[in-house]
Amino acid sequence: MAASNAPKINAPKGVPDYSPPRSRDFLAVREALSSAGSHAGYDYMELPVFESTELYVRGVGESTDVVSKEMYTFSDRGDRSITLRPEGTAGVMRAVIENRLDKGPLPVKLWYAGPFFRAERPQHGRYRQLQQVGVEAIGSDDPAVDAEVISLAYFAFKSLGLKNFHVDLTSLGCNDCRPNYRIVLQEFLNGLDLDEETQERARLNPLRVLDDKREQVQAQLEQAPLMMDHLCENCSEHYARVRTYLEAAGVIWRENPRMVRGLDYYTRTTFEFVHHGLGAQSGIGGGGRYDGLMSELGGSELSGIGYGLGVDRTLLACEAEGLTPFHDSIIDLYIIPIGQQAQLPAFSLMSQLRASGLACDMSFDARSIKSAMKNADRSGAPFVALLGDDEVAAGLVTLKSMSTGNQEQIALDAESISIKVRDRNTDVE
RNA sequence: GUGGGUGUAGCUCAGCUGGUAGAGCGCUGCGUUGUGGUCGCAGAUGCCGCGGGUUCAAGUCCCGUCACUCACCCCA
Repeated sequence: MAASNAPKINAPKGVPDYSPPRSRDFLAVREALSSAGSHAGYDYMELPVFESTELYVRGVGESTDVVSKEMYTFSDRGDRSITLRPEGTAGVMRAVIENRLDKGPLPVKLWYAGPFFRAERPQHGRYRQLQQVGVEAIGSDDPAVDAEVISLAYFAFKSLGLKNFHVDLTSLGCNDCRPNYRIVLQEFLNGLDLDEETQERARLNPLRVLDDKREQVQAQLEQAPLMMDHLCENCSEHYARVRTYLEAAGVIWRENPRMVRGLDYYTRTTFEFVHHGLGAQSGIGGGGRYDGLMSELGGSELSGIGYGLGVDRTLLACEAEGLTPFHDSIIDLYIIPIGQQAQLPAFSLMSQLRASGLACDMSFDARSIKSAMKNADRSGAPFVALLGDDEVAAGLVTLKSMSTGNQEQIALDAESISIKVRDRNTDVE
């Protein structure tokens, strides 16, 4: 395996490749997460991966870290400022407004999936291109919708077999009660001994100081006022009903009044799914209500709630719990031609079988039967079809079960092979 | 952006106080003249991340650099 002397090109910093066989697990995880929404009346939304920079500045908030220092922003040929999407909700809102979905039946329930981009320093579970699956339910204040969204994510994770995670839940209040609380909190924070950077954060987004992981900071926050205790009556009532519905759905959550989300648009119900086996980047999904976002972006005065689930991190979580691999073989039948005469009939058989919907592969390069069998074994195919000159002459194939080792000769006919192979439980004799 | 760690075969790694490279797994082939998984045998593959310095001699020491990685920040 002599390497050429041409210089190698590496992937840009912080972008993951998923190569086989792990790529199969990635696919399985993404499928499990997306089916949550698609099986619950959420319709698919296909969205661009880049948008006007303005969308995120206005929608997500200029003071957020995501917008202020983590966006991939560039000018296109027409000198427009374009940004690779760092999150999904703002883009969905833009599309809903642009496609007038907000004028149709409510709530609008959508799901989406794909890559997102943040120019952060990479580490375990934190990538510059990350894959996310999300849902958004727009145009309803019903606390049952909050509970629906949370339980969709909850049971999607459960469906993968995940156990070592929990749901943090809180309410961030609304435009009526949060401003007051914010002032109370800022007054409290001003009295603390904080470094300059943290003081700045206290000024811009005081809620986020509550989430500081450093001990010298946390120690000072024990007596900090909490949003929970300052919710207005509407928010308090709403939050109580969300919890009642969650209980009805069988979701187990943990109240975390200090939980904070990094995006400015969140109001009222917010939640985060935290896995315990991932190290520092432990959030595998999160979301919440965003009651002012739509109008902020020039649309109707509609409230909404949604989540984003991290496919990359969920895969890591599954691996941490020893749940992978999820996949079976990607093929049902492996065909081995023996000798020159059999090459063409084998290829022809494979083409017919594929056309009939059977997943199959064959041995190429006229390998020895021994090495072809080895490859067949590694492919994981439950059956192997051996096609030698004798068989071709007699119009037969030898069909072998790889699990039992038994084999029999059957007619060299796509239909009968297909029937035999599709029922993986039948053995050959 | 700030700190720590690591860079030796495809992968995981060993190489002590400096003397021009090793293991396991994997891979290829053979043991079967038409048959895999087990077992046995044989074999291939390394600019020891890159550049410079010290030295008779550097994978091993020093400096720089790049990459990866973990953590802070932030978040999926």
